[in-house]
Amino acid sequence: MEQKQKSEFTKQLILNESFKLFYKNGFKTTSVDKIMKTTNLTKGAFYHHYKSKKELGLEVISSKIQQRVYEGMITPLYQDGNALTILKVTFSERLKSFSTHEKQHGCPMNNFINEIADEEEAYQLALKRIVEEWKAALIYLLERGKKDHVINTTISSNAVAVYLISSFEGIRGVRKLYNDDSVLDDYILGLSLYLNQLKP
Amino acid sequence: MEQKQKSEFTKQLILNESFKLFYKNGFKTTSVDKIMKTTNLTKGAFYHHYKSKKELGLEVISSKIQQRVYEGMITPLYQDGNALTILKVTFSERLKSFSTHEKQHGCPMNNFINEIADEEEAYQLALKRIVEEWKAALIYLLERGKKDHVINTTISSNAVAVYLISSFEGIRGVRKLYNDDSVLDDYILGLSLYLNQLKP
DNA sequence: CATAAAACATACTAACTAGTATTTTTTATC
DNA sequence: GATAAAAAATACTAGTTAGTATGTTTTATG
Repeated sequence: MEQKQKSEFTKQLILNESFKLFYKNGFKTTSVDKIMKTTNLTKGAFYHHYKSKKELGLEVISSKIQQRVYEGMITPLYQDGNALTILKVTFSERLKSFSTHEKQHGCPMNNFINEIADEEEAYQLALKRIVEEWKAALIYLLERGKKDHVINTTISSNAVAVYLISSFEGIRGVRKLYNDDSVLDDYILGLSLYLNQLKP
Repeated sequence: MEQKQKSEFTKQLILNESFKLFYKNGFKTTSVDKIMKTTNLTKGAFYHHYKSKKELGLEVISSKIQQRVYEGMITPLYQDGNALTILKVTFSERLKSFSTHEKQHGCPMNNFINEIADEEEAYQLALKRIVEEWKAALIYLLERGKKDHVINTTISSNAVAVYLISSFEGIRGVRKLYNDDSVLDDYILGLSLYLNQLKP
């Protein structure tokens, strides 16, 4: 294989496998050895491509995790249509679409936030960047909804955005405690009640 | 000191110090050695009182963490008065009362949930027990509010309880990403908007 | 095809991990 | 004060950790 391609392939391989392991077993308790075992490569390869485990962690956040949140929760907010409907559908459909694995292990971003955001400023900033973009997308949609007269103009888009993000990340954690989806159904009901309040 | 008292004192000392360390640095990355260093005791003492680190973890959850949630979020719900006011005050005052340390490190229960609930069923159950009691208290208060004609009888108490818990646990995580309280103020605004929806 | 550099492998370090086995110290009871 | 039991200390194991130093193999370029 060509050198540049080979290098890129290996970096991506490490990134993908480490994301999976971080998600399943946590960041701090997933060792570089374990990661490299799943890639069928060795430690030498790892430290050739990444200068430290911390650097890998930051790259997992800024690429893999950001991608996930974008695709699942941000991009859908920029589509055309009734703002309120988009909100309802995006949040509830996302929850319903999760696999058993994803229900069991919660939100990768939320896991990172709760495990290491308070340990290193670099992690904090990388994660904050994603949340801020999510928040911005929500505020954009809410403001558009106000212009389109489907959302009450007196409500604070900022406050609603923060509340929506909080509840979504929260339920991903709470779901870990249960072995069935009833708690997700309860959440969706509670959410739709909230969204109805936003009407003019 | 009397033997029984001494034993109890040591157990509590280990419990208290380990709770602090788990809260600050996480469960999995806090070693028994580190805990015993802060107690000025040795490993021999630890394994005399606890059969494993897992047993300690479970006891931290079922005593220290449960206590915290009870005092801060459950007991206040059983007081007399307007149900809606009690909800508003309990949730927002609790958030405002947190120290810098508590804002930085989030909710101890939520940290445990996101770090280890998906690893061992025993942890899952211990944590679920607390959440269920919190949920039950919320449902009790909401139902009382309905009887007192301050809460809309058509809403699902169950759904509202789940949504409130989710958003509260969520914001404790999100706050970790910020270095100021504006995101908490946003949350409180978003929450009050939600609670207003509950009126008849 | 020689040379250099990039990609990866091997072998190591020093510190840390949960847990155990054994001994010493403290307290209770006769 | 002798004896037993509980409380705690000491010393250890076997495994794991992030990271390094130094090799070998693969690819690119003259």
